[in-house]
Amino acid sequence: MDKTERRQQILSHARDVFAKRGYHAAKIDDIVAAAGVARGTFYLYFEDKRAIFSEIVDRILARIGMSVQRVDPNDPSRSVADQIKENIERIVTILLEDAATTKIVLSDAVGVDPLFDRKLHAFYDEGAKLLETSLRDGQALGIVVAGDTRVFSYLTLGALKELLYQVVLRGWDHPAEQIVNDVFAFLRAGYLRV
Amino acid sequence: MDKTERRQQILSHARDVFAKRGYHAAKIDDIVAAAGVARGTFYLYFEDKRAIFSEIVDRILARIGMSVQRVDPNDPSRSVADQIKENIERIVTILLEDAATTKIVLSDAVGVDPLFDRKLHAFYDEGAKLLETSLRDGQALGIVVAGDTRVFSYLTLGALKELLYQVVLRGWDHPAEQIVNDVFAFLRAGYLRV
DNA sequence: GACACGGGTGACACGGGCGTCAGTTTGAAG
DNA sequence: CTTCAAACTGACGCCCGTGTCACCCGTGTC
Repeated sequence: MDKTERRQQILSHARDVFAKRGYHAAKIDDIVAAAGVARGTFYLYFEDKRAIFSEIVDRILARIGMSVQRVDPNDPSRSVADQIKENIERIVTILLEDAATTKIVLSDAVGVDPLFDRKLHAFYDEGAKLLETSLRDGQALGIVVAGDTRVFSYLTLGALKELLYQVVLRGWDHPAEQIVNDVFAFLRAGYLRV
Repeated sequence: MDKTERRQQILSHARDVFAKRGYHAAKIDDIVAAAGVARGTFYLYFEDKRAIFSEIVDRILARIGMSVQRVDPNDPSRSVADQIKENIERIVTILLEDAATTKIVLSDAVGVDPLFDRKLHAFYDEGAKLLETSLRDGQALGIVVAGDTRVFSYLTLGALKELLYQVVLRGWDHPAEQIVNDVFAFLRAGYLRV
């Protein structure tokens, strides 16, 4: 087995252990046992527990970051609505296809330590900012109602996160396509008619 | 200082320490130092770290649980809209008036240990179920659009949680009243007009 | 002044998890 | 078959935080 392979093997078992036990309860011994290597081998490939955890989180954040496309209102081939839907869809797809990592990001990664929190917040803020800008563009075009775009952005991300949390961590059986449609419909019109 | 007072004193300093450092990074030594008592004294009042943490969380969950009122569509004095708004308002008020505890519930309490997670989830589910039932009643009355009430319920709670998270943990300066209005407006009509 | 007792103290022993490193295995090259 | 480096191993020592317990102190009682 070459170095890259071994590294990957440890990484993926570590991901499973973190997902199962949570960051703090996951011991190095659990990870090496799962991966079927000795304690010392782990330290040949990773600095420490934090480092491997960080790598797992960084990877998925990078994938998500890559996948989000800026909405272009002048694109003749795809409507704004479709572009928004596609963005939601891409995020949902990535997260649902690797449930273990999603569980880690959505629940274990928060509160691990202050430095880590800042990293997560920075990523989150980046996403929120991007969404916010899109929303402001949308307001100029009259497809987003007047109001605080920052609030809109948080409301959207919060709602989406919650659905994903329920699906991935609570075992709620709700298909990806449905999630996308539900969120989109909610953004369009809410549900209250009072 | 009598026993109740001392207990309360340790409790409130513990709350501050947990809020500042997070559950795992908070050491008993930090708590007793903050409270100005000796290590042994702590154990005269609390079983262990888990117990005091649990008490802090239980208290605020109980307060929130008490504050939520079932929506009565036949109440002549208050409209359904007002009743919903009042519920959101009560929750927001409780959480914002004790920011330290809110931070604990919103970020530290998850992933402490499996038993604790189950407790939090149970509370959350209770709230979600209550909201869901109200929404179904609302559908019968024609004030909630047709659709999956469970989804509506999660979307709502997720959106609300996210705003509170931003205010309490990220220091976002957004008044309570504004939060209530924003969430309510969102539930009513979303923001997208595509 | 002696005694009792409830509350408070903090040094200490213990355990659990981490990271290391001296030693072993593997397999490629000569 | 021998040699050597790279990969791997796991027992060990160390540290840190926990919970305990033998002791102390202040107050009320006789």
